[in-house]
Amino acid sequence: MNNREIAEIFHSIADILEIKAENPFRIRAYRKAAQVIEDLSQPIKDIHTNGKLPNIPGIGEGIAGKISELIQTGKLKEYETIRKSVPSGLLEMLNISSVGPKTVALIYKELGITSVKELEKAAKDHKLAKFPGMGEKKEENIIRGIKILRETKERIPIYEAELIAKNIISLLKKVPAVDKISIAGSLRRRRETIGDIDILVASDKPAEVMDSFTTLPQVNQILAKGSTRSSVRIEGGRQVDIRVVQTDSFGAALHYFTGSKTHNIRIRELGIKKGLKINEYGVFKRSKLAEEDKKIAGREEIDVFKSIGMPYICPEIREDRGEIEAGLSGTLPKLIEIADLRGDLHIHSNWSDGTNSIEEMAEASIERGYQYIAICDHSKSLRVAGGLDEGQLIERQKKIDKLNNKYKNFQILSGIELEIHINGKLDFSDDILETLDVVIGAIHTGFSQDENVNTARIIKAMENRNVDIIAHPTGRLLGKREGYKIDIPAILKAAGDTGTALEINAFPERLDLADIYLQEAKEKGAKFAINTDAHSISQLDFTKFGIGVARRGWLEKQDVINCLNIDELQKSLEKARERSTHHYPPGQKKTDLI
DNA sequence: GCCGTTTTCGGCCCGACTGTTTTCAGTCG
Repeated sequence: MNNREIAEIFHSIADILEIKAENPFRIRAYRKAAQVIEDLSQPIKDIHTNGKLPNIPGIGEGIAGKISELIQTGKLKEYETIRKSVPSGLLEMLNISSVGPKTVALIYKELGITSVKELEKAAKDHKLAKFPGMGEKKEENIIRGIKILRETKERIPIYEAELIAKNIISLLKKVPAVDKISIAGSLRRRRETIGDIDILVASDKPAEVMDSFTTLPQVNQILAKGSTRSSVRIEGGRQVDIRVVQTDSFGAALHYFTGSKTHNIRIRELGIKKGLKINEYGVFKRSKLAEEDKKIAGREEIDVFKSIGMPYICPEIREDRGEIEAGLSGTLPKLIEIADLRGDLHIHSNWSDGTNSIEEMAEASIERGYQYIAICDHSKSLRVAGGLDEGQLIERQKKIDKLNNKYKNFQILSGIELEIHINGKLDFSDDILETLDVVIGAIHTGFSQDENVNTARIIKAMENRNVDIIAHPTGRLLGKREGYKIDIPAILKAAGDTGTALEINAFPERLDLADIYLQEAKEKGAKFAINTDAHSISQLDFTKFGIGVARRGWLEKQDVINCLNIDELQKSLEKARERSTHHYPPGQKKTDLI
């Protein structure tokens, strides 16, 4: 049973307990545990085996016991019991907007409704309005909520969300009443996928802002409209929330509206201990008479942190994954920034499946301030992507040499995205690979091999001294395909041992390696390369999404090889090649197992 | 159910909007 499956069970338990109106804090504990498990970089069964479950914050004796039971028996008796007390259709109903646990409990108890479909019929037949707290509007909202539930994809890629947000912000910036405006929520934290889009505005004329917002051309439906908060649904079904505060509350509101929820709760708890109340309007010194609380901060976001004795914590790491503790102990990382990148080490050209020429990609990279790029076209066996054979590689080299003579202070590195075959063999011989500046090992075939095969094939490639980087290490496509089955901790360790860098592929639907693995990889000594995998000039701008992932993974400039200048990079690649060669003594290769 | 330089028991973040009420519960972020 893997992490996600276990997390889902705890989420379900929380849902069931909510319908049963159990202690809200107990419910919160289950949700917190589920979240923590989802964010783990290691398989929880390994942590269990090592007896380290109690070390995970948010997992206490009770839940640790339940995890044990799930791992050992594949089942949880208590879960089996309580799930029988509540039809599974009720849990699905919780996904309907405007329907919560109380509504679900009521309609189940009074009408015996156990599915979304039955609920829809009951609402249409006006069978709900007669109950206390229900009415015609509520019925309408339920019908609408069900329609939206069926039409809307749960989360969208960050790329798409950012386009929507930027578009709305550019329109709102033209509104005179808007003093300040910012993206907030998970988009500001640079999560890989986004649910709702959150926007914060500072204004002393909130009503004008709300009117402008709710009458934007892309708004399909107004879900709520108040004096400080409004929600709309736009074309395509996505929900956009806006919050308006006075300018002197903008910082506190930005902190609150950025989240994450668990981060906010932790910050506010720390505030309580210091006799402070922290909300979206500011930081307040608590007095005995509640109405006399004195505001001590709010204009700037950093002051929220300062008020509880902490330095600024960047949005990307506000996930309650240790940033609070690091803030208190003064050990926060200095996160990598986009300006730290000196080049892009994974770019395709029209020699394989890219749309632009090497020269065009180079010129566009110079414009972006890079010192170098590596052209890494596909290798010969990936015919569908126009993979290059040995002869074409020589031809391409001539072209690159010619261009390099032309540029000053910029260098095109000759590279390859090299197919790693199912048996771990590489697409080119070592003699050929020796001639290349950058070799990125990649898997594009044989996804369905079992975990041992895939793990061994990647590690075998890493052990080859000429392989510098592993492309999109897990092969996932967000919302479309899970990664291939691999032993991720083993891959991370091998990266540290062999000096082979792990790619953080910035392509919005890859974002692979994912943020949750980066800290562990770093602890194991791994280095990273943030690459766009661009197949055209415009895709060179995907860098920002890769940087977002790296920052969420707490990476610093020195962890990423393409922050090095060209001389340092070349030395570093050479050094890593030596490590690959010397790491495993002859006859002791792990991969001899296959 | 978790957690602890105020606590091993008694707390657990804080507020806005809607709909159905006539003061508030439910939902949501």
